Amino acid sequence: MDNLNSQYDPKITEEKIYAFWTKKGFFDPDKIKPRPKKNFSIVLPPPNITGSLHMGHALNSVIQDILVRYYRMNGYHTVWLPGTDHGGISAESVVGKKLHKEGINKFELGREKFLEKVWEWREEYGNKILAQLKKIGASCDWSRTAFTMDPGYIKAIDKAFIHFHEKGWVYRAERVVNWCPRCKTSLSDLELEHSEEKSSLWHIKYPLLGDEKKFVVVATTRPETMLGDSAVAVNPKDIRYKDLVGKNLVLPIANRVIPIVADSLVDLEFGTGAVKVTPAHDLTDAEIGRRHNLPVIKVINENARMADDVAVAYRGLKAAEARQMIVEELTAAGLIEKIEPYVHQVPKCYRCNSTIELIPSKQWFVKMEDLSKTAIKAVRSNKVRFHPKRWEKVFFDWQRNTRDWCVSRQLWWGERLPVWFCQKEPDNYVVSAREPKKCPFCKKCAMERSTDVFDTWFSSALWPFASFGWPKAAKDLDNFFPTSVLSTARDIINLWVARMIFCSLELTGKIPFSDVIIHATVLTKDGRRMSKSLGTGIDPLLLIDKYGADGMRFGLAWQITESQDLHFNEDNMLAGKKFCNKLWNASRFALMQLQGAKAREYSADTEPAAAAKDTRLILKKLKKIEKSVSKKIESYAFGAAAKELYEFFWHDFCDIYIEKAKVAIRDAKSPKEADNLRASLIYVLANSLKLLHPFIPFITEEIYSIIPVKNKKPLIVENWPKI
RNA sequence: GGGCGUUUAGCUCAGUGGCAGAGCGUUCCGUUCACAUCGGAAAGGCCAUAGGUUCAAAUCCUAUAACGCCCACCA
Repeated sequence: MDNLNSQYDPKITEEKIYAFWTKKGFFDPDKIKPRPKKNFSIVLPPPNITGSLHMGHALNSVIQDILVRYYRMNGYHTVWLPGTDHGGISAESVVGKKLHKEGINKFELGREKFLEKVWEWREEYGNKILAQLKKIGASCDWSRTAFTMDPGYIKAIDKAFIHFHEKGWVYRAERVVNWCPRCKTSLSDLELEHSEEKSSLWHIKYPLLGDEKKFVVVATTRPETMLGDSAVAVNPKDIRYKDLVGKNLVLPIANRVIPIVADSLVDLEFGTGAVKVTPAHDLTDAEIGRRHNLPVIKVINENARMADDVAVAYRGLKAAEARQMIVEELTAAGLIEKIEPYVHQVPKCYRCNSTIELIPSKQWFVKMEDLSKTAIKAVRSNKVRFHPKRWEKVFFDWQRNTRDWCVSRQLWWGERLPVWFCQKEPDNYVVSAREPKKCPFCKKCAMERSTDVFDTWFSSALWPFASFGWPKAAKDLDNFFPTSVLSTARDIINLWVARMIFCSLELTGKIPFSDVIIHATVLTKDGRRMSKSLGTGIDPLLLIDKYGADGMRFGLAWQITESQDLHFNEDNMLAGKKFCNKLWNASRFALMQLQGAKAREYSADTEPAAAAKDTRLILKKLKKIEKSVSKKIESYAFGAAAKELYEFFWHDFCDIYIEKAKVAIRDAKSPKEADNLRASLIYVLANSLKLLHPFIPFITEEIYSIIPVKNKKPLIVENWPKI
């Protein structure tokens, strides 16, 4: 009789079922006949090739898979496109470190050879996360897997840049940028992390020119940058300094004469109200410098050491060393008024954690004014909706006063800017996807392509359409773009989501997706961020090993709420596993009730004509949750949907109905009555399996394949209950 | 400095105007059985604090506190 073993083994079943789905091609919408009319598409936020799976990915994959399976069962032409990101700076840094361990220096190796090594890395580890996602049960269409350095994709990158250039939004300028002295590249503001550091606030006396017994005292956290000061600024409203504005000071040590200027950017309350202006190494100072036409004196170089422009004694010193010498020298000269302890936020590179230097550097920028407006408009008009809605605010706040986007990086790994320089007159350039045949400037030289590459986020900003083939006209683009939903983490709302919105609108004229789900961050039980480097990370594969993919999925799914954080607790996975066990055994029981009856198939589409009160009740409840689970999935309330299903199946169905049916079948007065009860059991079970499938796809598929249901298809492509 | 979030049972969390809930843990009872990964029962909560609105507040409003996160050109 018993077609189901008394023990369910997720390891064996999950592997078998995933292979079955793959072999049948159910993930590929083109293989599903007849072709459904409505489309539903999701692009997987492409993990970068140095990453490996963590609980955040697991959570996000579960969310996306629930949606994709739900819409697939609802008859949508459904695709979930997977892929990876080349991960510019992080890949370069990881491969660099690996080579370093092998005793190979990246710069000695040279660009070409280094890139070969990165490609090797990608071959070996680049699809690691994608392979891991299969274990979770992600129903991605692997035949459409994309990569942000695919030959077609890089055409999209060039095309986008050229488009922005033609719009007049691209410019090249020497600006103060965030510079990582270890990665040797510029970084955008969004690529910084801040950490609090204890430091000092040095109050330094700058003598007044002509009357050197008088001083203006400035407060600074970085005395070494005084070598690059080109003014002292005060607030125009500050009566303390009213008479001094326009007069000059003698900059100690450097012995230069610098003016006192008035600028409203200066805060009256902070320090002494007088600020040293170093246009080369501070953004506010750069702004003040522009307004007052002050010279930019670069005193710190790309290696975070003192530059060649400073006095010989300091040249080549680390900033900290120079600071110490300068403070000593000032102290000896009696020019330090006081030193206060001070705590401030120091910017760090988000990849290598080095302290960022602000230095002037020639970079490429995209003007953000119009693009930001476009993005804001799309969200304000509800064409793009955030879930939960409060994340709109994070988006708006940034977009309202964003600075121009520095898109160039001094890395090797990535698409090089489609910019060609004249070798004779290196300030002249042409923007073109192809190498110009003839230099339009000197008419002679072979033009040289820029050695800068694009910011990784410039390429990932094109993901929802470039992954479907843009800029080429492609069938997939027509079918699946704009996509339906994007599910991602909150920390990349501006880094990534916003940029996809404006790039998409500008380049394709369409929104990239209509709904953005910002999911919770997975924290440890005691509220720390899960991270491998902190040793707080938990590998989802370990949990799959313990609880099965279904158990882990259910455990995650029913914790999904709109609240901000998700304190990870393994008990939930245990609950998930137990639920699967319950499902398994209830199904075994249902099959046992068919014993002794004539073998036949039962309908999962038509409600049995129910006489008994208990049956009517369970059917009514089933109808109710079919509606509410659908509604909850469509509104992304996955946790509530999972809980409702749990409650229904375990309590209404198992604890109550099954117990009553057990007796009723045994005591049935006629074969017809018994058959009706059996039909009801199978009907409720089959429809429960459908409702549960998006959450726990493996075990539901396995059970569904065994129970005697009329006209059934594999559950993954079965029809969702009609509501 | 600005913003956001959280605060409910021992633990992890649901619950947005109508008798305080779940999972795990704890205690007691139960293995003539679908499932001990189970069933039945029980204990356990001034819903952070203080005011307010309301017939009625965990839920709405105001303030406060603790914790967490994000943003920021106070050098």
